Amino acid sequence: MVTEQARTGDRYHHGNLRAALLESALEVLTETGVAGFSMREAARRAGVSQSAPKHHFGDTRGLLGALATRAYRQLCERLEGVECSGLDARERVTGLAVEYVAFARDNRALFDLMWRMTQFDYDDPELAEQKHRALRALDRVLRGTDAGSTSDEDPGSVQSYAVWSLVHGYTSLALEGAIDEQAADPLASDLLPAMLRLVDLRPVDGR
Amino acid sequence: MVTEQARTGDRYHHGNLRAALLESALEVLTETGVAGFSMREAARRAGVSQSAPKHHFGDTRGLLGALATRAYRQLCERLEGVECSGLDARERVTGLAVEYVAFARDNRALFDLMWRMTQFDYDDPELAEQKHRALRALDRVLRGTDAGSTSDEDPGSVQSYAVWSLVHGYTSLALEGAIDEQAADPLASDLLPAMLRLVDLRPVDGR
DNA sequence: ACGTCCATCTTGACAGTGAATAGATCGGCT
DNA sequence: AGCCGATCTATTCACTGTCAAGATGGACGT
Repeated sequence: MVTEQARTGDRYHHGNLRAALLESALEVLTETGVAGFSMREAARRAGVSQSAPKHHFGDTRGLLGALATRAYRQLCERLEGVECSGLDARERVTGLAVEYVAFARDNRALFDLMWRMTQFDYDDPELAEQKHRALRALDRVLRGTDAGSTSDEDPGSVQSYAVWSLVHGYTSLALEGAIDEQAADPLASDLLPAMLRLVDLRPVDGR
Repeated sequence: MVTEQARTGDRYHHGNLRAALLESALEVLTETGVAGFSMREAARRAGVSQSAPKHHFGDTRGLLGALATRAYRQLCERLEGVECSGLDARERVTGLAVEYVAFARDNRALFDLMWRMTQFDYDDPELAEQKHRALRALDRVLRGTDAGSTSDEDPGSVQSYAVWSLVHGYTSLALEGAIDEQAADPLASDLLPAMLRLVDLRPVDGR
């Protein structure tokens, strides 16, 4: 019954430091962005010493990597929750795109971090697995299969990669201010659905 | 005739420090990536003191911003040099995509930096202008106009944004290792042309 | 020719960071 | 009861970005 006092008492052993650090680190990341992130600040907010994170995450890369991995999981869950029944392919893909963009806007710093882990020489197999999972979710929406069944057959069609690239590229460009600078919130415009209308979604011969 | 001795003599006044710093900074950036960049190291390699860059670039953001702006210019020049005469729209766009991807692969650290300047709160008008210039180059290739004439009429059609998003997204995903991990060099595969074949390039009514 | 001005560069200092080492604390297990 | 190992702290080091103050020397007017 040690796990009971998970509230941040001032005991020597925190009891739930790993989770608390992930929480405070996310807070710091959100406020300062990836560039200004500080592990010491995260530890400070969690109420522990500067080197406490070492035992749980190794170094800064480990801490950020854990945050990124969790973010991938959240994104995948949202993508897997996209409604498919009774919708045609274009509606399904548009729904997926909306979800993708919403995640990026609501978790901007996290979204930035997610696509920058290789730059930190962070290649966790768990993280790679989540990337695969995202691709499978995309495949499912394209095929229109109901949620749950994610058959691994032929993961990554040309259509999947095309849709992913288009949506991801648009999101990145919009967040970087390269698109439609007169619009207040490019992520909320109807440009993305219009672009998706240009893509041939039928499962063609190409692979 | 002061500008003559641009070689790195050990004079007090370097004579060409700005250019030399850009050079050494690019070197450091290429070796260590954005995360490990150090302005002191750049100054060290240029053979000047740690605070010499201050007068020319202000702070680190200024130095990186100057590098990013120069990179945008280089990318734009390559995009503007894409051959158009005697090719159909799909061939033209494929040529542009190849150029885009080649630039990203040959200047990986710079490419990373380019899309991370807003995160540094760096919003230089010159940089914004170069983004516009890239979009105009894209428009030109889509319309098939010969190089040189970049009429500003209707900049940024849905097709332009779609192609840009697709190519940029694919490049980013590939560099991050999210695509086709069994291929040695995803950027050299024929997946990108296959994806572009799915996009309707005809100037439609949509806007 | 000469003195002054000012852009340019150096020196020195300060606060903050990531990381490593050694040691303190304490829960759980035999 | 007592030890062991997981967990956390204290201290230190090298490094970074940034600032203030001063040194240097080329340019330019007189």
